[in-house]
Amino acid sequence: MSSIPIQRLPRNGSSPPDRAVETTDTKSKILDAAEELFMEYGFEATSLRLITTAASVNLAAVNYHFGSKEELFQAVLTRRLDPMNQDRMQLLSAYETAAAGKPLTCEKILAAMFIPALKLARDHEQGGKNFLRLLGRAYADPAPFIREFLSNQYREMIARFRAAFSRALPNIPREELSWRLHFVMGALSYTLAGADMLKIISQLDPEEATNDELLLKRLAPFLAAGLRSPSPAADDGYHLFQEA
Amino acid sequence: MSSIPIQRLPRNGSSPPDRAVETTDTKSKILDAAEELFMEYGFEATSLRLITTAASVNLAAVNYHFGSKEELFQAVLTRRLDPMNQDRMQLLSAYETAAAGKPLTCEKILAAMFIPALKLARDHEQGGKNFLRLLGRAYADPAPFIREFLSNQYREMIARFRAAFSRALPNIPREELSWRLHFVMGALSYTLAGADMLKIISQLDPEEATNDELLLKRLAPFLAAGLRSPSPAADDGYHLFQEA
DNA sequence: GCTCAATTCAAACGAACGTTTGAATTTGCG
DNA sequence: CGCAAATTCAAACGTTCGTTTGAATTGAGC
Repeated sequence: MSSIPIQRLPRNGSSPPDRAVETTDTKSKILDAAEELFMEYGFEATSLRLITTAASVNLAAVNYHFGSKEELFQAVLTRRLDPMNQDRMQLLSAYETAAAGKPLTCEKILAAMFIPALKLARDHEQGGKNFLRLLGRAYADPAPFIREFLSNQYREMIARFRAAFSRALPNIPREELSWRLHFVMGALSYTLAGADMLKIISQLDPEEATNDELLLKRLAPFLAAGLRSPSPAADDGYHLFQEA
Repeated sequence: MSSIPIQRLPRNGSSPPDRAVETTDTKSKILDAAEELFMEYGFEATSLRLITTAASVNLAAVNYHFGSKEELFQAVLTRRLDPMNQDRMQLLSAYETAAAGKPLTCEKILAAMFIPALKLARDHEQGGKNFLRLLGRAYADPAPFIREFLSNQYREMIARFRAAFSRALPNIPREELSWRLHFVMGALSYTLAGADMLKIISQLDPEEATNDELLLKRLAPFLAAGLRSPSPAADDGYHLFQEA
């Protein structure tokens, strides 16, 4: 709990590029195993002994390289989330430049959100998909350190996309747009996290249910329609819940 | 782990109606405290000692009355979830009867899903809102016993609502409708669970952010628009992610 | 080939966990 | 009242947890 948990500081910076036969360094082995196990069992239910055994490293290696279990979890998220959100913002900027001042369509903005996620899902053969599920679950995790961490990781990206949606949908009031952006993030994270939950909805091919690409292709138009829908009257005109 | 964890069976059935001064029985005190604490910290991170201390009962009372921590969690969910889903199906039936054979609108079907949730949020002064947040988080919990439990609790209700949506949206293929129903459940549960996460989206009045009623009033038209949107071509005609 | 820092390792630490036990206490009832 | 069942209670059970320790091992630079 004191200032610096690691007395003997490990080699700083990122690990060197893989040299030929090296099976990959301890740090990466831990991150890979932790990513999969955190995804499968959640943060609390995943023990360091389970992780280090799966990674074939010594138990103490986690505290040596990462400091604590919490910091390991943040490292697992940061490794992929940070580049993905950078990609999202760069892609959005590229679209805006190409549009030459004209506002983007909702589909275009959603594409800037989804394409980097899809790239992640495809790149690392299974690590990518594992990570998206882990991320979706982290959104709903009550642990304060997780919520605060994600909040900081997303703040900049959300601000950029809110501005883009605001230009795309000038007739939607700011407050209403904030709600809709929240719904978009919710549907996205839940969809990425809840492959298992599809069994409830059922009637879906389990093969297809884990095909993230097809999944997001279906989600995008659904969300675009919701985003574009006319804003309910600012006053109490909308009375869905009053009628018998 | 063996067949029956309780050797000396407690008085069966529901607790008798509160008698005047009785502070409420042990079982209810445990359920109330567990509901709030599970909501706050999640299943794994909430210890039985925390629950029994908050409920002012003995530690062993949980295992005596409920058998195990897992069974306590299920009891917490069942207590409110079961009546809520019954209400949903009854309300849907009432709407369908009133429509006299004509298909319902999406808004009407969504109202049948949301109104019982709103009633729950209003009824028990804070227990209701706590429960909705707990429920939303349970959706994303990786624990197998939770996922299986929820799957069974929802199976019948989901089937009824799928059929209703199928009549309301005859032009949407079955498979596409399954996806959209999944998105609806995702946005709903995430929205109910993630009051904290609104800080990420920010710019929203924190007072309003925890006003479930207003929240669902905004969510319903958003989802209705998505549900009604034209079904993307069955073939590969939809190419959002191919263009530059 | 020696040195010193970086890393790995086996072992142990204290704390907290869910659960069980058996005796004490309360409650319902003849 | 008196007995038996239901419930409460303090205490302990065995296990697992995250973390720490100090010695052993490795590996690069002089």
